[in-house]
Amino acid sequence: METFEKVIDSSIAYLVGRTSRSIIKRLTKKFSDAGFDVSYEQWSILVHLYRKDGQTQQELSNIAVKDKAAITRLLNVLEKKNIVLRIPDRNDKRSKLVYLTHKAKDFKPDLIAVVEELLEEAEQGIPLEEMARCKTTLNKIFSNFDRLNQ
Amino acid sequence: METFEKVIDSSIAYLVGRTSRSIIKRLTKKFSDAGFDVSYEQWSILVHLYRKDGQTQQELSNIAVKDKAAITRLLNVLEKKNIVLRIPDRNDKRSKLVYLTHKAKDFKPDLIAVVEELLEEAEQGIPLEEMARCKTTLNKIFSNFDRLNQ
DNA sequence: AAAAATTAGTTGCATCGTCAACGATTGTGA
DNA sequence: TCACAATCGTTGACGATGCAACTAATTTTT
Repeated sequence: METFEKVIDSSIAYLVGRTSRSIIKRLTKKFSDAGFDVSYEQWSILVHLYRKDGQTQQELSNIAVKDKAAITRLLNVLEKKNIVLRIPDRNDKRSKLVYLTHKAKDFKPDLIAVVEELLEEAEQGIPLEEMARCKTTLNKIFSNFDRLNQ
Repeated sequence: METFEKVIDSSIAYLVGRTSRSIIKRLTKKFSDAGFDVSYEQWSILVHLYRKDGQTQQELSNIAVKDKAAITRLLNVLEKKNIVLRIPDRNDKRSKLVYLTHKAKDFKPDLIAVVEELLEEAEQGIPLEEMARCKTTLNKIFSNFDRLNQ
């Protein structure tokens, strides 16, 4: 194989990167079309709160695999939009617990519906088993780098 | 499967996203450790120029799947670092042709070596055929969204 | 040929990402 | 207990992103 094919077109880094960007672009548009003023990144925090409300910023940082500074700024935006609240933790004054507002809880099913639609779009023409295999491999790749990134 | 597993942990969007970020983080560190003042994003332009020198910004925008404004700014940085040159196209005064400097050509093999190293790290513990399958699936997913993103 | 549409690149704006430094708080070992 | 280390969240600095509006140049229509 020619060098450039190896390091570009058929490189896993390139393929993962452009697929990721295409997903983000699509979800951004779908949220916007559905009338939600929520970005992909904001959703990536929201969804963890939908699953478990009242987490610390540190927990959100770990689970979303993002820098805690990025979390701070995302939450600033979400708080301004009246989607989350930050409540100081009584047991540990360093921490803040992040809670969803009523507004956020109200549109939860609608947001999830949009994401489920997106996931169906992703799977067009791809057998379930093939997709499952791909996810398994992606997890392995992530683990490889996650270990090295420590 | 429970809703949140479906839309988070095991969602292709989530897996692709975090894998992409882990790759970027790792490559950033490897370039830096190897003494190169080149970011992942700058590399993503450079590599296309290594393959074919003298492309227009529009061509780079298409091939790198990035907004042309992003290309303008990446090139500003690369030009300041004396890594590329922009030459107005004689045949079409709207266009500029982007060329590599000698400096850029000099460290080409070293940059490529770092990326090849990264790709090997990615593949640890993953059979070649499994990786090939994953790439095929990623290409299908990208195509699905690329079509929808038109 | 003149008007209208398209294309290439730049810029302003808002958002997002990491890293490093910082203050406040909490945990720990001598 | 008390000094030192670790943790939580914020901020500043710096790069990068997408969208929309804009200028200049080229192509297409009429």
